Amino acid sequence: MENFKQTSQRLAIIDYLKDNKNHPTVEEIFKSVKDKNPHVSLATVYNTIDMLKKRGIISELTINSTKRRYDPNPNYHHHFICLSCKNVFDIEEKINITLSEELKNSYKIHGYEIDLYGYCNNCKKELSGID
Amino acid sequence: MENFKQTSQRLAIIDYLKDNKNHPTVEEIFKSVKDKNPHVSLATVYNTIDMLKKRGIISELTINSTKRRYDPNPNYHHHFICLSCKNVFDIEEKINITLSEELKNSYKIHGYEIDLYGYCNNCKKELSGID
DNA sequence: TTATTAATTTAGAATAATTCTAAAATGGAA
DNA sequence: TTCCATTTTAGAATTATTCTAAATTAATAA
Repeated sequence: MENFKQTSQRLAIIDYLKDNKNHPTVEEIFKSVKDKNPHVSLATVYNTIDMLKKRGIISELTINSTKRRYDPNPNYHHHFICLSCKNVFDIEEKINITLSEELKNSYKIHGYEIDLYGYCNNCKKELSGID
Repeated sequence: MENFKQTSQRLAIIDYLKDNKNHPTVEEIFKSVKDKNPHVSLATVYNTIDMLKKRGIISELTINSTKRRYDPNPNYHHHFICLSCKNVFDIEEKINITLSEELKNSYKIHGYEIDLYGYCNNCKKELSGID
């Protein structure tokens, strides 16, 4: 894939995403970028996200089903989702899985992604009130 | 939670979902159910899905980001997603994971869900043409 | 069986996220 | 600088989902 034009809009979006651990939605990206550069349109945010996704610079999370969230963390990683506060945390540690021979024969497995569910440290203490 | 009224619409939807391994979308459910019972509305499909979800009878997949897919498989299981045909297969086998002490200390982990990615048996042979 | 009623269904409107469109603007090569 | 392919833009279009309020109906009790 060729190089891309360095427009101020794209640089602002990339800057916002850099090292961002919040798995922002498109709306969040748009809002934040617009604050600094009011001349940015929502369509451009969508376009840029698309471009970054195609280049593998960010990836789309499949955790929330109503809004897409994006993850600029380039390291292979998993996620922990807190059942209480719904926050999503990156898990960069390698997690080994044990696959049976049968499974390995049935599918050509290239990779895996693990979503851990539970309660984060912040929410642990409030555990009693959870329904 | 109380019992629910057994309406013909609900029974048709439940019947369609029973043993369904296709992880259907709302649209697919609606279409199929409408064929047999033209007096069913989309809103009812949404309502019923919601009810079944709340009761834990079906679960919502977080694999596709544009349409929600539903899974009536009551057994705890993982998924295999074929990168070529995009089909989603249920993996009922238990997959063990190894979590570090540090991770176990940072989070109270209740469960996990694994998405395996790769190529299914059908698509394996066509592997060369994949981009 | 019949009457009652709370729950459910319905069509269509409303909302929300995303994609499309076509005209205007612009980065970067020549 | 000029040029032009790429990008941006505002707003319209599309799509999935939720809401609304009136009509229907399953299940209960008389």
